Amino acid sequence: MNIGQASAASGVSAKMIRYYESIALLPAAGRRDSGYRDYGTEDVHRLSFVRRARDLGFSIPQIRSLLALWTDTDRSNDDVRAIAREHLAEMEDQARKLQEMITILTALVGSCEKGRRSACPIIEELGDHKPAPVARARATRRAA
Amino acid sequence: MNIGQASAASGVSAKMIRYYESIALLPAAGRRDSGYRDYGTEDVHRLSFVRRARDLGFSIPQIRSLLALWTDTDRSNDDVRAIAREHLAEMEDQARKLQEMITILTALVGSCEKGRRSACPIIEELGDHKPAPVARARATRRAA
DNA sequence: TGTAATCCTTCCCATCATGGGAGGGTCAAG
DNA sequence: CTTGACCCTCCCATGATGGGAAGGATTACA
Repeated sequence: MNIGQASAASGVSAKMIRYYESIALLPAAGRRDSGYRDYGTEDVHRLSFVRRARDLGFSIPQIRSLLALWTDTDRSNDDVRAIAREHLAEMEDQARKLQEMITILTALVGSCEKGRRSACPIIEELGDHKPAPVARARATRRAA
Repeated sequence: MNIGQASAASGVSAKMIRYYESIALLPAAGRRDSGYRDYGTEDVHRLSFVRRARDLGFSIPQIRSLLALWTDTDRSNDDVRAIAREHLAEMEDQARKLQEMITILTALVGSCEKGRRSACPIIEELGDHKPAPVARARATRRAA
């Protein structure tokens, strides 16, 4: 089938299919005499695999590993689990950071007085801190 | 002070300071005769503001709004709260999605048999689904 | 069969925030 | 005055994705 059909069948855009091929995430597709790429059910299978892995947030390098394990019939489940767990750890870390930011911002929003144009910690907090001890000596400036 | 000192004082890299200037997130810095950019404490203040906002995950457009509100003495706290809440909603949405993926992946890892090279749902799941109802009719292919 | 519509190809450009580096000018300390 | 650190402007790269142009292939329909 054509790249467009493979795209529809797998849910991966034609652009991305070509891109994945270009970075060797996927094997170069066969070509017809016309130069058109030609895909079979096996290819669609692989494409779907990639799409689902991306949906789960796996990075391209991780998907590369997963694909190798998938293709390799001698793969060990442990290897697969290891990659998945690695990704899981990353995601959990990301979730922790995100939650932290949510907590801070929620507190800021909560303590920013409604209506009145006065002390809003969102603004104060952002502006008033001096994060790094400045090493400024000669402020020989003429324009501000 | 020089861009390097402003960078050290604010925690924003010199590269980023120039970039922020180029996209007009920051006003163009004054120049000395040499062509060097020149910064004062006010500028460092603004830079720190930007950095902290970035640390909290605000996007550049959002920071642009916050900066305008910060600069504008007639700003209403409500405006600031609105932007913060908008960002908060985005972050919460992101956290939800992330948590969902974590749940799925955790389940998959849990049910992938240890050691034995057999049915590992991480692999099976990824490979066996047909996500999009294929619309292939005329598969006039010659090569598979 | 002719023609138009659709599809495919490659190549270039853009995104967003950030960094790296080259080539060349400036400044401060020795 | 030399030297090393700093700054300047450009250009390139990232990662994953999309847009679009120019041109060839295929298909659909009259």
